[in-house]
Amino acid sequence: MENFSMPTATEIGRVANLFKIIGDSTRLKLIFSLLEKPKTVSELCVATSSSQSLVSHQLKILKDNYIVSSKKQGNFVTYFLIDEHINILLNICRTHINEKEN
Amino acid sequence: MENFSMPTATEIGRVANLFKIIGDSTRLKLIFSLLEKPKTVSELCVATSSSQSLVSHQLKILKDNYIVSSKKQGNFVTYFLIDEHINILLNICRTHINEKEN
DNA sequence: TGACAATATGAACAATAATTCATATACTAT
DNA sequence: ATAGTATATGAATTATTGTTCATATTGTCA
Repeated sequence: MENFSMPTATEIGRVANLFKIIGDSTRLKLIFSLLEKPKTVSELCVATSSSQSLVSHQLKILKDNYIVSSKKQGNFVTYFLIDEHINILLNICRTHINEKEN
Repeated sequence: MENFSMPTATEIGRVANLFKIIGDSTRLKLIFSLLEKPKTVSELCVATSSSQSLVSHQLKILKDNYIVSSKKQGNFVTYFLIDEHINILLNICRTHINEKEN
């Protein structure tokens, strides 16, 4: 493998952490749902069939990790994905899965 | 977002699972180490500063999930990465991290 | 065959993370 | 101000996962 460099321990930790964040069904459902369009918390509850508390907790994790951001409008808080990287990651992952599993 | 389609529940589960596998420092160390070149279990123990048992356990998980494969030669078992997807995933992830954190 | 080296594995334990429950906060409208 | 709605959050609980320890397995070589 050309251009190989072993990442530092802290970088490995960060990469692991990011994947850990995405590696959970509840959070992935939220991400996929937001891929369609920005949504409020209550819309996300419906879209992912999860309780309001669970959704809020997990959105906080996604937000703390710079995957989503939010905008408050009156009583409602609309969440949206921050950038395209996540989408690219997901597509590659889906490709991988479709090649390797049945 | 154009061309959006919500994945099925089982596909979400699979994607989540794959990310979960990569989302662990011990396993990531193994993966990064194997990115350089194929290695035996004992070489991986040294490279990742982990115990033999731990390395074997985690290699099994990576193998069960089609991320690595192995080839036995006498007493030694050499592990290697199966494909390039993982590498691409890691690079995108590192980009993401370098943009969002300090 | 017996002793040794490399790897694998089951079971116990420790650590971490997900989910729920109860309640708090922030905002709207009457 | 009061009532009602949307969201957030702390603490408790449950579930999952990582790590260690002891031991089994497989192969080598004298």
